[in-house]
Amino acid sequence: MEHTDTDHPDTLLIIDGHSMAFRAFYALPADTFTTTTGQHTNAVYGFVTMLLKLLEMERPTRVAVAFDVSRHSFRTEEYPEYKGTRGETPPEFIGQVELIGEVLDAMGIRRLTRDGYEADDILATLATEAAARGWDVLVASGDRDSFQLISDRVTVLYPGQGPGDLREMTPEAVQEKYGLPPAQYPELAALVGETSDNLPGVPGVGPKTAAQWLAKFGGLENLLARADEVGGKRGQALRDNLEEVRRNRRLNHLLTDLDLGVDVEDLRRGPTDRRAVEDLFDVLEFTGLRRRVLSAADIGLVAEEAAGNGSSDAAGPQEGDGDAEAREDLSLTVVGPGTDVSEWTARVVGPAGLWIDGSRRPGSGDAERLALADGTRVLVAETSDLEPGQEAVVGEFLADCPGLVVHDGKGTWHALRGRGWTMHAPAFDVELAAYLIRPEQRGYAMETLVQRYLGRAPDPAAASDALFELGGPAPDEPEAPTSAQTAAARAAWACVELSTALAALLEEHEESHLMGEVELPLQGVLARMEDTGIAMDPGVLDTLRGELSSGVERAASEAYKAIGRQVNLSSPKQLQEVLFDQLKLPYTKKTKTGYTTNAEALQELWVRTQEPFLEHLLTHRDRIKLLQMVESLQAAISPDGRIHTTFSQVVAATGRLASSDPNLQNIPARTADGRRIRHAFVAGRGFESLLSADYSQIEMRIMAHLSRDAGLIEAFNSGEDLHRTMASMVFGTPVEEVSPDQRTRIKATSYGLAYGLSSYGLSQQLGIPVPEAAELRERYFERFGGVRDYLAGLVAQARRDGYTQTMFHRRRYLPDLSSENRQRREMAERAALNAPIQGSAADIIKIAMVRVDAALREAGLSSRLLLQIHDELIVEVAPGEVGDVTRIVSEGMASPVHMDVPLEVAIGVGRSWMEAAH
DNA sequence: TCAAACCCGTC
DNA sequence: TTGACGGGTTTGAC
Repeated sequence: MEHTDTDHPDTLLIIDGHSMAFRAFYALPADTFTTTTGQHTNAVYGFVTMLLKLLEMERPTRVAVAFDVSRHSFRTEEYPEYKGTRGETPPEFIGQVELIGEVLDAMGIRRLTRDGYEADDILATLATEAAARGWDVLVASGDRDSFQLISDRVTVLYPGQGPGDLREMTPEAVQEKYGLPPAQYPELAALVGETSDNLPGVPGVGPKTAAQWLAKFGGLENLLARADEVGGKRGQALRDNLEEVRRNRRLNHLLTDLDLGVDVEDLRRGPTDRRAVEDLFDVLEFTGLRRRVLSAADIGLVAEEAAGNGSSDAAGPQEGDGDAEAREDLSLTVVGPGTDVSEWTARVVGPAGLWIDGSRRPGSGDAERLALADGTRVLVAETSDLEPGQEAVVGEFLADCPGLVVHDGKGTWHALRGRGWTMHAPAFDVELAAYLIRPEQRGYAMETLVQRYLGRAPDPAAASDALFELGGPAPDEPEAPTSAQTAAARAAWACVELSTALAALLEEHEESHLMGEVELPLQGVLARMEDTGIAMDPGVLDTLRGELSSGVERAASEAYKAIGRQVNLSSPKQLQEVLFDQLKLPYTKKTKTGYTTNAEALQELWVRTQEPFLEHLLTHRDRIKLLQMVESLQAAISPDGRIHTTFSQVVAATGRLASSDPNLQNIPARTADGRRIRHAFVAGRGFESLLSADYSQIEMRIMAHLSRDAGLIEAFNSGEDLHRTMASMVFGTPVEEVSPDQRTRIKATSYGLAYGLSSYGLSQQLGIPVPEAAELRERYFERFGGVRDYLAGLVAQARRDGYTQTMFHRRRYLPDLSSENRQRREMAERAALNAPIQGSAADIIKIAMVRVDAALREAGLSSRLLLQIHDELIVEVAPGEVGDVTRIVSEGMASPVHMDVPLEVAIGVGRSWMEAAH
């Protein structure tokens, strides 16, 4: 009965057990995965989740997991230091590999080991054998040595950043990433070295150089033979390390001919021992996984046992589970002339994925192509081809559908708005969800999310994508979809699939509230803020530009006169020549490429030397920076006379917003000259004034509340100037006798603390010797011990959990807390201090924005939110509404939860932002 | 053309 | 050797 179907070749899944378990261990916090008996289970959980995902997605016909027997192998025989840098096994990891073994046994999955060899060699042997039979092979391994196995038949699944994130390494992927074919990867690795295996490479040679050499000389052998032809420092380094490179190459070669005493044919899964699974998962205290393990019991089983009857050898995706049946119903409709769109929309039940192609810019969006997907069907339309009736139906659907699932809902909103459509508030946004789950990640492009959370390759040719089961348009459709239409359809479809996966993760993280009550509602608020924009007074900008540009010219010519030649004053490199070679000024602090020419250093140099050039240079810097800003603001004014910035809701790891194109969150405020730019931001036509409302010392208030430090709380509640009061408490002088200098020191210490400032940093900041700064810190902590304990606790907790949390459960993962690299580790520690404080402030003002926006609209006012600058809101006030707006803003910005220190909001009103500020 | 380095504006 | 951003210019490699 059992044979290989030519359309669905056998697939072998082989997993490097130890390395994948170890990856899972570091990807998930050990502390949240602990049984009542104290056994840690994070590696088991991560491993089993990954295994299930692979079984469900790939449906392999053969499965095996290979384990190392011990640290000793033929490689340590040759080179005792091999993998010698690996430290002691973390105590939390102990016992978890055994547990994984038991799970595998219960699931009927073969475990393989071979004394004297590594799991990698077992993988290599099996992969080679299976590929020779024409099977597809998936190798899950966290060891890059496995890349040498990659071929058209063999794909390596290599762990990426997050838990459960596996990257499909194909020959193309290796070529793209390293610039050479997989078979040559070990040659590159031999040159570069592998820290985790304790195999040093050639110093100064990274992947780029290595790939270049290999391409130039045609492989490692030739390179080593002709090493004397390689010039430069790196050439010498290569010649000095020829033996090491040869040794690396010997050690990273995987054996493909081990005698494992088992045939790949025999790697069918055995039956799942349900009883054993139940017992084991009781011990592990896993609940959700149990069901998935049991329902995956038939994947990869011997055909005869699979469905309880003998007729299933045509197997493959059609095999009788719910998913496959649903897929047969899938349909793709490309809207053409006369297509009855309402027939399609009327049948939508449940969530509807929505994807738009076209510009997503505020104020100039355009939805060129639109795709809608429900659980079983996808509809695609070129919007410019829609007939009026069709357009009306789509518009009505978008405006009324309560179950929209989107990616970047704000951009989608702008795109639809460009065509005059309105969009119902989305029920879910997969980009926002992915951000909340891992806010420190870089990008959340659709393809990235599909790969990360659905485990599918972004490549349209990937056969595992359900959409390709669609097989094109339904028979009665005249047009086949274009590739752009297919891509849009896939994206809309993926929105729905992703929303289920991500909603579960949010729930697990206790971030569902943040999503549903904060980020999603805020998205709509931000869309309207961007769409509205802020009015500019072009006259003010013109005047400023004139003044500034003559200021720039004057400063430049004075500067040139002082040194007798013209240089590019914006070039740090040329400035260094002038300062240190020509003028022979004392050196400033070192940078990577020389000596710094930043304003602080120049200022200090000027005080010491009175060199006139420095003064002109500083003036020039200052003027040109402002000029630049004025010009970029002028260029950003839309035809409506307003600037429409973009607020990004998914870039800042702490939860803050970011503003760009142009950035309106860094308009000068500190110097009088710079502040003049704020005169140009005004109330627009039909409005009376701008209102600015900002939180006073919100971060210190959060610190007081969270640390429960009695002294700090008392300082706040005294109602006096905070820093003065704190200074009097630290220095033991009456409040009225606190000197300005004492106040400055305490203020700097306070704010420095939330950033992880060292004594050195504090000394620099205040211009005092380090011991004095250290003493200041000491005295501060003596008086505010609760703050010290709280901050220390933050880092300890972050190290334990792997992440920090804000007052509203916003997480930030900090993998670098366990970095071997001191600099990285210390940076992560400082971030751990800062994230809960900065992030809680971000939570609070986001909630305030949602409340203020809702209250303004409910009150039927025309006044509207325009900008957010981290702790400040700008509202455009309609005539006669100042009183109401002031009240609404004050109430909306009041703390959403009780705090031991109340939040204080300062409000100002004026014709321009400058006048509204206080 | 692109990335890295430097510099600097905000909170 | 203080957190979080966006963005300008120069420079050098490609």
